[in-house]
Amino acid sequence: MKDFLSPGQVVERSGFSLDTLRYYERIGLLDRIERGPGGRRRYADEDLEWLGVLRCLRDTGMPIAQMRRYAELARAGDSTIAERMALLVEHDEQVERTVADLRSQQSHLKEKISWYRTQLPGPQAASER
Amino acid sequence: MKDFLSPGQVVERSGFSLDTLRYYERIGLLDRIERGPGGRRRYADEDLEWLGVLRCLRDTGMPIAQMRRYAELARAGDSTIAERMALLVEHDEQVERTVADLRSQQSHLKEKISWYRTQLPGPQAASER
DNA sequence: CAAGCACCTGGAGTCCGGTCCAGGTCAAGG
DNA sequence: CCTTGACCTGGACCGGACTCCAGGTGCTTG
Repeated sequence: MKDFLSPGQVVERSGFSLDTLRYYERIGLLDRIERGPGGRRRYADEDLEWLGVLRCLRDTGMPIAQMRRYAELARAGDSTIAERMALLVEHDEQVERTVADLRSQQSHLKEKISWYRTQLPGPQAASER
Repeated sequence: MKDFLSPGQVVERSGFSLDTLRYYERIGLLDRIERGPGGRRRYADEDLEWLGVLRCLRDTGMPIAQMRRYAELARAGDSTIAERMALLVEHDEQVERTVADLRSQQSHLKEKISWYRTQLPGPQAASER
């Protein structure tokens, strides 16, 4: 007893828009989704799972080209496990760098903020901007 | 004895491209830069400092529209200090959310990676992708 | 003096990641 | 029977942030 999901349900559960779902399918991020009678898409549970993976990759800033590569590897079967892992590991490192960078710039930001804070209480003018 | 910087020097020290510098000036992120004889730009030290601020904001993901708002406030003088600070504080919170989000998705990523790791040593096939 | 180089301008083009639209189909409900 | 709502397609369009280009100017260096 397979239970399929309608496009609308997938929108709800995946958080991707209908257009984005179709777009991802077109560009090969999703396998061609099965169709019911009438040509409407019926998503399987695995599709939804895969969408979860895509969300994770997307939200950590992986460019679509790389996601496509990953999808391709995934389609290619178990022989590509090592490569897929390598890809994710590299991406994880990328995320790490991104976060470090953000943190480092954020510290400047905070400095700036505390400088502003010193300028506030007394309405005395200062020169820096 | 003012020392000015040539566009090339600013490229080096700011890390922004020549085109980007001109672009930022056009759209009002930089004050109109002073010109030397022959019409070439001469950047002052304060310009470079300001570019540092822009870099910080840009690298923490602030959209250009918001940077422009900040630049405008900065141009408007000391009366806008409170507002500028508020803007930065809000942005800082935004950065915080971004980092939290990245971290949270990154944890899924790491799970995925360790799952792959279990699949590697023995070349036994499995089903998930 | 000629060539090279750094720089100038206005405007067009690029890339990314979607989003929107017009026009059509189908199933179910009033 | 007719409408409504969810869905379909191919293709055009968008916003953001640059980046590139053609054609021109002007110091400076061999």
